Amino acid sequence: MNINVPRGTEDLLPEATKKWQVIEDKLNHLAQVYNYKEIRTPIFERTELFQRSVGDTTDIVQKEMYTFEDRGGRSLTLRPEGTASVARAYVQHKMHGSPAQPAKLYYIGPMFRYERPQQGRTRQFTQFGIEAIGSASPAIDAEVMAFAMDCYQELGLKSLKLVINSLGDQESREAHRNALIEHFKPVKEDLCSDCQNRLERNPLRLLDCKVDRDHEAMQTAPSILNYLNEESSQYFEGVKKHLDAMGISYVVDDTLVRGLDYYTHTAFEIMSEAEGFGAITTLSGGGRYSGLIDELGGPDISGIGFALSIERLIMALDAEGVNLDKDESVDCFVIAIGDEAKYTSSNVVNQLRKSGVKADQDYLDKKVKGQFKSADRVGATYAVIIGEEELANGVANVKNLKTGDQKTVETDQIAKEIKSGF
RNA sequence: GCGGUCGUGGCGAAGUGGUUAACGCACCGGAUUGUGGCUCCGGCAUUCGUGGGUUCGAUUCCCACCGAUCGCCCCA
Repeated sequence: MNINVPRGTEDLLPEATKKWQVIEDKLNHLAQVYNYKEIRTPIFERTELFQRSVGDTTDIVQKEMYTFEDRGGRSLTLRPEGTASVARAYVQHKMHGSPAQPAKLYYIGPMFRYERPQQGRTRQFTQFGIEAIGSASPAIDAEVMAFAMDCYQELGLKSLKLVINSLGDQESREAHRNALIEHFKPVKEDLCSDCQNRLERNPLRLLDCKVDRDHEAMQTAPSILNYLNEESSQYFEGVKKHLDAMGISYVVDDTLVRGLDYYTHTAFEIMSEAEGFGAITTLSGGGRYSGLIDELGGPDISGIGFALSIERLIMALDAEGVNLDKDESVDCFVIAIGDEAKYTSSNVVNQLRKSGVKADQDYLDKKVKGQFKSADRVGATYAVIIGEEELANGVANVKNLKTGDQKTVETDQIAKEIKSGF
């Protein structure tokens, strides 16, 4: 019986990891450009952290967490998202006291949710995310969205849509929620069973139901945007003005809802509009949260962040045919003929590497022809051939495999010769 | 958690209730004992996801499980 990866997880083989490395390099670079600093937090946290931050009634907490007890009887949970941990670290290390305000942080790493796997949704997935904590300026909301869009645009994606909405503050949300319930109650019997359940639990979700989308009550449903109080409304206008000023296009969708409890005011998602992208079109999402930092014992300040899934980013790259191949070919392959030459070969390879030449040799006791094939396979530009005759004279043949040119040089001059690029 | 489809070598992919499980790619060896990419020749699945059942006999039929995939829910 073979042992395979656990359901919903995957191995990334070298063919895949080279793509990831390109992406991670780009994201790390962007973070520097936007002046965000990396933070690394544990992969598991006290279960209570997520219950209090993500929200006790959310799907994530209710049925998707990988929760276990450690040997000391503590309840721990593999993190399902990144914001809670960052907020916890911010409070624990009293970062609100640091001179760098707002705190601009980013993270990258695996997250875990126990769900039914399908395309773009696995049980372990990788998020890159940022958090800006300690500023309630619309300008930084816009900065976060600009950053989010850049993550995709810098990698060459084109078919993107930035969708924004405002969920308002606590007061606005409550007013809207009540209006929704009042609106749909009279037609409750017409709605699908899911929607009947949502009506009390989370009436906002009714608005993007696929089954009931044509019901007349949908067209006339109250919009959150009509229930924003003065402060919430002004904040949203401010965000849009900053986006306009930066030349970032967006669409307002008053049905955009986010699944985590801590969101207030700004909410946004980036979707792919590429052909054949499948059912899941959301590439990333984020928004402003207030109440989270003080819930965890910090000051009463708010923050904004977003997270993107690298797996979905790669899906989008594939869908748009963007190629991220990086060159992993070696510079030089050393070919040894005869047992004695193998020692010299090891030495030559070692010397080449120390002088910065990407070099490799045969470890399968192949014959000359096979070694040349290996050289081709690893993309070598040069082959160094060492046989008994060369050995006796302290030289080696250096051959340019692209041009076929070959010359004989002293063994200690090989690196120099290759670097000269003949 | 619910529903549809699928599961043959490293990869792609035929096939049938009965003793050779096609073919292509890749890989290995040889033609060419020390110079590659072409060509030719040869090799490469005691086995058809796993476990049961039906049968004289199952890769092929039935059941269960596992996994993949697509969709619902939800989300990144």
